[in-house]
Amino acid sequence: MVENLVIVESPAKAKTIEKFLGKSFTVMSSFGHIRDLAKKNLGIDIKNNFNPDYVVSDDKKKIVAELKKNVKEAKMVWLASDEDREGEAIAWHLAEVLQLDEKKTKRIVFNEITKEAIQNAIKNPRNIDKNLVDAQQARRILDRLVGFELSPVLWKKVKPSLSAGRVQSVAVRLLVDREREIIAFKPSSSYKTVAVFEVVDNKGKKVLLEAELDEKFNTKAKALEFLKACSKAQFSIEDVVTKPSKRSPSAPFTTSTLQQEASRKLGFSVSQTMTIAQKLYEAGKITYMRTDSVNLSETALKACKEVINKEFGNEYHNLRQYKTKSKGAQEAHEAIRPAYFDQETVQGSAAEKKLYSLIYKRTLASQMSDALFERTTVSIKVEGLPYHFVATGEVLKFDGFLKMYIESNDEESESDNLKILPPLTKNQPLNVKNITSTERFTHHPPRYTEASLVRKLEELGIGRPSTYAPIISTIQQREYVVKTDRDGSERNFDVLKLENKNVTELTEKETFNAEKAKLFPTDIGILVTDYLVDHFKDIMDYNFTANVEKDFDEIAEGKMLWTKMLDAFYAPFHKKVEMAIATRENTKGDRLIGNDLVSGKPIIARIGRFGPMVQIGQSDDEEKPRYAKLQPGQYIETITLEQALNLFQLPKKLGSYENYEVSVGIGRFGPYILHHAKYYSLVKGVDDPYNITLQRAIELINDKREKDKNKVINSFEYQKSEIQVLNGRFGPYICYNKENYKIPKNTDATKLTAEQCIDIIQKGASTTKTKKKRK
DNA sequence: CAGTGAGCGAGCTTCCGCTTGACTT
Repeated sequence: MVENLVIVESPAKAKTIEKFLGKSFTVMSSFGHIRDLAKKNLGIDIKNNFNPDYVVSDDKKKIVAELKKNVKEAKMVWLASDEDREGEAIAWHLAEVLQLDEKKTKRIVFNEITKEAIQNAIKNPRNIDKNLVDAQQARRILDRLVGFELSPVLWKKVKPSLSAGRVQSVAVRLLVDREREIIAFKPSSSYKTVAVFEVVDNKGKKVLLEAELDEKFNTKAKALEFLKACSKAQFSIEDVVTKPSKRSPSAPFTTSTLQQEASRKLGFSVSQTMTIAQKLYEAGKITYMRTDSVNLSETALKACKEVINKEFGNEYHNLRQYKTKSKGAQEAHEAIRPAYFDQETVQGSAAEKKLYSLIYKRTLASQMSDALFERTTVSIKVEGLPYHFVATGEVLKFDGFLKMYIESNDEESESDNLKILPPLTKNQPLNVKNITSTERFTHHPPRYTEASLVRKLEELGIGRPSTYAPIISTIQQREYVVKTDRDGSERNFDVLKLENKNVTELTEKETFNAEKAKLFPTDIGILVTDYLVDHFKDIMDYNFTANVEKDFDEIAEGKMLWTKMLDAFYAPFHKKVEMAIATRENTKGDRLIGNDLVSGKPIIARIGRFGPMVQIGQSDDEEKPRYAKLQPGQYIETITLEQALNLFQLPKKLGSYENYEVSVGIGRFGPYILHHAKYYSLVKGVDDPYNITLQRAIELINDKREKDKNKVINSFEYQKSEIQVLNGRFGPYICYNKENYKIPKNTDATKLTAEQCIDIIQKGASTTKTKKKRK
């Protein structure tokens, strides 16, 4: 017999809460939402006041049945879903589906999982807030309308199976807009000048003092002129200013800040972070990991204080209450923090340990004192010239929270590390050792990483903690975006150096624009974004979500009817959808680049069946058009005539070897040499497919043959075909009729007989087959 | 795996947010 049935969203939460409540309480979990709009035919009756057709999802049928059974027996049902829009809706759906009797149902909320908070909640029940539920319904229905009306437009106009939505389309737009800024960016250079002086410190030892000029010269001539003037100049200290400065700790983690910090400090992807955090949560090590709140419970604040006082002393503790800065935060939970502060480390995988430690340190640091510095700025006069050199040094006076945690930055700072300056006095003359003027280039705005895109989305109030990771993977799955590295290019820069009254000039090399694990929009991503911005400007607006959120808030406050809001949105929106479908236009991104020098035919870049490509001539010409695929890094939008013509140079013949033709081309897996029906990969970063010689190609062929010799362990003839025992990446395997088979463990592959191989082939499932099935 | 890019047409694709497993490799 169940006396009191409490229903929460998460099973891990249910387990914890059950401990806090007496035996008369049974706690179950709904596993999030239990029903959703029907998937067929929109799931909304638009003409009938947007009447939603809700269906219990297949994977929730079992849990709903179990809940029903327990509800029947219970004297009182407590709906304890989260205290936000979605949580309120979950409570309402539960009440509807379980047909709860109003007299036997209470709605309770708590945003921290402590005994006190829960008992308090039980003492203060309320009813379901229907206005808040309506706000959720409006949100849900609007998202369905946008997603299920826009996506089919793309299927018709661009390509099947594409998708669009309030959140994902704007996320892609952020990347596309940034990419355009990068394309338009023209780097400029200026000369940064640094002087090294020799100073005697208080022990009589010679030390070096580095100072930067307060002026950057935009031409080499000006920098040279300055250095020459310096060769005759006197230097002296003009001023020494010492000021105290401080740094404060950051707020405890939310989902988004945890994702950013784990990405920067531990190199985790956004989804990796969430999977690891989920494990820690389920093991009871940390509080809930999908939250937008920076709030810590009273119990947590007290525990932090105790640990800090004990470990470091009172002077290191500083009680801080943080306030959220993000738009649309709903704060149904606490910040992400350790469940117990006496555990500095946890058992588990290396990744779990690292992430836990990050959370532990960040939480404690957030309750610690400011770090105090003394910042000294020294200004150095150049006699007779209107410029100054400036040196800054910092001395740490009190480490405070830095004892625990140092937050990282996206931008690597060049000269921000702590420097201690030697003692210096005003008017003190200085000996210059050397002065260097180095050419520095401006950088394009940075491309987004997964984590920095999440930060931007949060800033715009787009998406929720539970959806950041899925958004990132959706836009990659749809191939609007790829996460990849890119090799930089090389460039020269000038270094001018004055030493011993002599100016020398040097040219040095640097790589620039190299990228690591960055998000790049694809041609499809660019095309779809342009199309949507053209036809659905308001939905693609960065403020669209923020604007509809205002309406949802009004609905939640009972000031607006949800059906009215949807009406006002849908009528003009649907008109645009119909117009978009009705207009005939070119949406394959066709771009005329120029004309072929030989045939005079037009060269067009466009999206083809297999992705972005260029073609010479039209398909209705007498002669078939020639096609070539774009290379990584090339865009329909920016490819030049020269680059396009270059693509048509391949495949080309290099000559012959052993009486067979040798040719070079670029395939799906990069540049290759083709010889006697066999392919040989070019070496990345060494060989250039456009300029490779026959001699080098032959070298590659022979290299590969040498390698392959070691690949074959044994081979047998079987049913007019060959069974091969091969050495692969993951150890030995059997290959027969182009299919691969696993060799059982603890088998010596070199001693396998033909009979044993046949046996394995007949019994064992081919690994190549399963792969194909998955696709 | 190292090519492909025509055209027709049936049947399918798709959203955002709230939760975990149940599946592979």
